[in-house]
Amino acid sequence: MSMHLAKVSEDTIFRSCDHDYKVTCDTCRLNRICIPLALNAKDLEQLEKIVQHTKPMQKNELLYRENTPFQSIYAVRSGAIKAFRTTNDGREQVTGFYFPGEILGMDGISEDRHASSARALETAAICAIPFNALEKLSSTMPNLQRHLFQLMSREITEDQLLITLLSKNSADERVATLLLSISRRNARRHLSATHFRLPMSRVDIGNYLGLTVETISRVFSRMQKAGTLRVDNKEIEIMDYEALHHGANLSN
Amino acid sequence: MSMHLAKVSEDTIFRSCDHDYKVTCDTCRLNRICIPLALNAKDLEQLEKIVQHTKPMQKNELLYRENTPFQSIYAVRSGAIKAFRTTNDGREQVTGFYFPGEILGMDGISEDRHASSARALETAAICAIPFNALEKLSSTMPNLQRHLFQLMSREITEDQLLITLLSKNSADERVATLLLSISRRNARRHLSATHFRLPMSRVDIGNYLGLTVETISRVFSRMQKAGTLRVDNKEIEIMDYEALHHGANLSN
DNA sequence: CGCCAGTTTGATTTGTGTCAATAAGCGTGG
DNA sequence: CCACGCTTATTGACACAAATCAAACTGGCG
Repeated sequence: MSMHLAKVSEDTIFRSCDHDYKVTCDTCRLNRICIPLALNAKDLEQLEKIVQHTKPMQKNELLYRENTPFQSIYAVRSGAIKAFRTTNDGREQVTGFYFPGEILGMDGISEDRHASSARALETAAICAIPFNALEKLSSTMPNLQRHLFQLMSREITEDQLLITLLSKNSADERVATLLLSISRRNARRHLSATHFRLPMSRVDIGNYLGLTVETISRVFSRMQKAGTLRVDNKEIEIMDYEALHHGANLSN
Repeated sequence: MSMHLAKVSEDTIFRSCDHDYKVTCDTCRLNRICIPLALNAKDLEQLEKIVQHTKPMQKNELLYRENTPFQSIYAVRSGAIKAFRTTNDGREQVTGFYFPGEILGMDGISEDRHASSARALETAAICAIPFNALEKLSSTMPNLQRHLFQLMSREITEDQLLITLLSKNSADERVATLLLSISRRNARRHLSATHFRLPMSRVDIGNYLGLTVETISRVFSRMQKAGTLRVDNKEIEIMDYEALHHGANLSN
């Protein structure tokens, strides 16, 4: 397990273990980066009434499937999820990776059925939040409503970043950008920004970045030779953060 | 002007001229594909109170600029708009084209400043909808709230389609897909699905599709030679819809 | 221990980019 | 209305990054 904590923030207390599904939003160690961050204690109580803590998912298990009825959005509590859609010729397009504290499934709202599928990349604990109930709740909680709009808006801007990445950047730049993104998201959860384990395969990385497995592998090798990374299968150590950042060639 | 109407739907009456900015949502000929579609007469009155009908935009005029404070989302009433973000090395990434009845600017919600810029591709009439007011309104109108969530969700799924297109499809497939998209959106507005004028330049098309101008030009030439299209500068006639659809190689 | 999926590395091909030159539109002003 | 100049579009020749094809290696799991 690669969940060694790098730094413990002064105002965050880690109370619950990763896959415990009896945890409440109130006590969840992610409540400062997940939906609860927008709510006061009273509202949080209301939210907790509708959030469902399902049992842990096994690796490769499907959370939801494209074109099935949309009921809930999902918050990752532990583990990692990949979202993907299937093209008409049967290939898969990975549209995103989701880590603890992040929300997925919002693409299902517009047509009332999921526009993508989601699969656990490793053992994972997930909170399901029934959308109808959430919607009703948000009518009475301006903060929650605003937060939901913001979450969806953020999903849009992140998709736009990926579009730009796919459209304008070289293989090396794309890989560097993904690694930086994972590094940042780890840091936000007080995990190491420089040493982590990739939960996804090379195939998934390539698929996400619009590249082949072979190219991903070669980029990793090149970066290792250049001294930017140390790569040991899925274990990544960023040796030269500056170089990686420069190699990403991206604002933000 | 290329706004010849192909077919007039039985339940849609075209009351107002394109660039008239005194039109109300109530009488706007787009009210069946824009925000009003979700509202009853009473709610519509409320909406109209907050919608601002600004004066027509000239070609190349900016509607909003990246990183400026976010105030409103915008509905296109006539003309066409391109949205784009600027990469850190100064290049432009076109993230979308917006036609009458379509909403843009929702990427600004998450950070309270615009994540992209928007520029008129031709003379255009725009409605500005102040977001704070819209938000407040939507707390009291479940239909409106739902509709806004759906609009944002649709933006997400459309970005995912573009991601897939950029990641998996050839130059020919990308161009075919864009033409089909424009064709469908024209049809929705009761304009010709087979004969239309592209409001954007080849540069913009290439930029949007992650290709160079030269490639766009070559693809058009190829498709013309194959008898799929007739291309006369920005004027496009789809001669073989089946072939184009097949060439797009995309579900949906 | 042995198998199979995942990963790495090498040789070759190919689609699209780049560079360059010409042609066609389009707005401006005489 | 035409002439001019500038922007946009087309077409060709060549270069190159990443895909493809192929083969060997690794590691995790039954």
